Amino acid sequence: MKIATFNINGIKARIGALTDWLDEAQPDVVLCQEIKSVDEAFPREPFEDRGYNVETHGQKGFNGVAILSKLPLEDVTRGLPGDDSDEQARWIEATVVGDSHAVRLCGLYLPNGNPVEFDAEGKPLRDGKYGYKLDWMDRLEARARALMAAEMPAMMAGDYNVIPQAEDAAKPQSWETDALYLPQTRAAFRRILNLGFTEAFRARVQGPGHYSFWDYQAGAWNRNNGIRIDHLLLTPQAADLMTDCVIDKAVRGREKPSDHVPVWVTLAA
DNA sequence: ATGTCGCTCTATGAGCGA
Repeated sequence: MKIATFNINGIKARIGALTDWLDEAQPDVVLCQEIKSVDEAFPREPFEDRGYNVETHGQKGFNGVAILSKLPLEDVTRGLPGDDSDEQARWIEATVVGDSHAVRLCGLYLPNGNPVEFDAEGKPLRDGKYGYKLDWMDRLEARARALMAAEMPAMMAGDYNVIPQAEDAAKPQSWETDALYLPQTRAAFRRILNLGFTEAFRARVQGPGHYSFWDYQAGAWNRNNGIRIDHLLLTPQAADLMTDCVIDKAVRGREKPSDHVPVWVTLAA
């Protein structure tokens, strides 16, 4: 079973690039972020024509997540638990059943968190957009604990907006005061990993120079000034099934690309 | 040093978010 995460940065602008990639890579499931569309306006036909079931959790203009799946999507839920007042569409879950295992899939678009406000001592304030990011990560940790307690194959995959380590950025020093790389951000990410999740890519590939996002600005792609912020976190029961994990870097060099590329795993499920 | 893109609004570009 081939499962991908892909921040597509606007579904209407990415239909061609996304269908081209689907036809070539043939994933069974794609967890999409930043669809930037309400559910009613999501263009389902190009994907249904290719045999994908489509479940969306959208909002107008910003954010929004979706799941495309050649397997039936069961028990679909929308929204990250823990704050009924949160109106941002950043979380969707569903279960797929393979030949040998059922897998719970969580697609997420973690808040960016910039700009960060700092106090007089240079400490980031748990306020504004950065506060929302850290609060959201606390809720993510709670959901992660519940998934771990279920002792089932499950994954939480998406655009985490977290650079885990210096080796995950071409120029780590330029991110030192950024919400994607602040110590508090990385610590919150580690707290989740330390519950027992396997970060799929790092279980397969070590060392620097592996990125999943290159900014549209300042020639970031041509200079390979990238960061690795799209991650797949697997429960032990899912990690036991993993046979591969790849960043589809070449997608960034094509016509009308997203600023992110797909990252996928294969599971013997 | 700077460099972009996608979206909404009611527009013919500005503002926002990333």
